[in-house]
Amino acid sequence: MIAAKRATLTDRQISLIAKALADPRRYEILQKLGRYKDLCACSDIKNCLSITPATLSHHMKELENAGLIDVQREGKFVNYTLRRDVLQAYLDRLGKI
Amino acid sequence: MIAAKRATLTDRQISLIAKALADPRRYEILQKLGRYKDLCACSDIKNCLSITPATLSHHMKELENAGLIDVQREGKFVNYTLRRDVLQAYLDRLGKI
DNA sequence: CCATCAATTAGATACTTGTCGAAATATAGA
DNA sequence: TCTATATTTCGACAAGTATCTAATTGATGG
Repeated sequence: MIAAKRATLTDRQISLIAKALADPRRYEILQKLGRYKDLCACSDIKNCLSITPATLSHHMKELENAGLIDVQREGKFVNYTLRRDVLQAYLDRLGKI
Repeated sequence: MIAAKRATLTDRQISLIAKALADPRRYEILQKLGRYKDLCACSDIKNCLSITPATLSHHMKELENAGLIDVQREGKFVNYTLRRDVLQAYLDRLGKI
């Protein structure tokens, strides 16, 4: 199962998501993922962001760790998918403030 | 004028807001402000957060700088108000991803 | 098996920032 | 004016992190 309709977030996850969103580069990455209907190739992101592979890898791990993206491995390639349900759960939570 | 119905955010402000929200302490402060119908006294926050005045002052400045709160000075006291319109504008923006 | 390419990891560096104590500023009251 | 109280500013320090290069792992094709 890739994306549940409703995501429930722990306080810890809230914090991880907030931190993940706080970096402009990651925000940019998320925006790009959002423009894809489905999955998005790692190299695709790398090509449009002028960033070293190492730094990109670091950011993608942060996003994955926050639960904001899903990671699919295909041989030596990696694809990402935005977890809209998680993002929405975060927004819902902030909206309750 | 205290709070416009609609706030428009620059990319810079988006970034400032995201960073402001990324600190757990500030998140807590915003939650507290949210529970107040109107304004909230600085000392009130200080009392329920076990934080030094210096650190609190720093955080409130970050929140103000991000546009998330309004600051009203009354003599030697300071009161804060949550800018729900700005927070909402931020959420709207993230929702568009 | 070897070479190549994608992605990750390790290690180093520089910058940011959360925090505090101490000093400064500002206001109110006696 | 003197004092007490609220808040801010300053200076310093520790922790976290974004970034890079270089080395490594893992998969594919010849």
